[in-house]
Amino acid sequence: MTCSIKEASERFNISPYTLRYYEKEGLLPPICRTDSGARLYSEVDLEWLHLICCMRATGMSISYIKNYVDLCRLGKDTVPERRQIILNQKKILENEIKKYKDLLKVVNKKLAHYNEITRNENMIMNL
Amino acid sequence: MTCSIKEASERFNISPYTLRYYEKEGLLPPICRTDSGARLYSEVDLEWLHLICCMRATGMSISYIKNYVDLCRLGKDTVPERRQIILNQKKILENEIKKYKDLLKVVNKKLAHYNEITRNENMIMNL
DNA sequence: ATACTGCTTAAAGTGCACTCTAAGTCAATA
DNA sequence: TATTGACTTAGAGTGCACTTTAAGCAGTAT
Repeated sequence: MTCSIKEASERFNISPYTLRYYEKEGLLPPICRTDSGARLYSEVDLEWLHLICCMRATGMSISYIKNYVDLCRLGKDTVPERRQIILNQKKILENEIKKYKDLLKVVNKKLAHYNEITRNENMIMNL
Repeated sequence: MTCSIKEASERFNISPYTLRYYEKEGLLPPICRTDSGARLYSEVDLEWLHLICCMRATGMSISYIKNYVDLCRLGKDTVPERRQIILNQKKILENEIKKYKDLLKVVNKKLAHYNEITRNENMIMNL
């Protein structure tokens, strides 16, 4: 039910350095230790970590995630504010998808151009 | 048909600092100057700049774009390699879109959770 | 006993992409 | 003629998110 820093790092494909960094920055709660001081990640810790990874993947900054995590720790009074943050992040994600779709169009156009050049070259070579 | 650094910067929403930086890094060709040494961007320069902005927006690094731009300058022999770069970038974009769509699902789930909490709270308040 | 492995810490270092500073030139306006 | 504003340069500085280092401790293998 608990795992070492190495196991946690492998599960989420994050370096142990980064895991310690996230904890130091307050994105993760202080992790429990073995008698000899090594970190032991609980299931709950890993769920937090998963959430944090998702948030990072959406492009949220460390300090922005910290803010959200702090609100979570303050209890249910902060639900509306947290909901707003997630709502905002949803909008950001939707915009990113739109942006990337537009860029995909540019890329496809470029590609069509290269394909045409290549095709013409072949035509010449086939003469 | 030509424009100042300020106009170019406004057209692409990039700071003049960044424009000079791109030129110094070789993403843009050496830009022509007025008699007094101020840059004058031609239409062709602006087209390059547009391409570079698109590439940056897809997350390409400066050095990767530099590589592509260098290939372009080498002439048509590099078309296959350039085509491959664009093809690769297309794949990256498609993956990004997929990733963001998955993250959108996570966000929507979180949002549904918050909506439920809020709804329940209202029910209690309406008792 | 000793060496090895894997963890710990605080603090320094890295890489990227800008972003700004300082000192200077030039053209236009009061 | 003096000043203002926009430009120029080389080089230094910034902010972010790690990433590594150095020194040290605990547990295991030889």
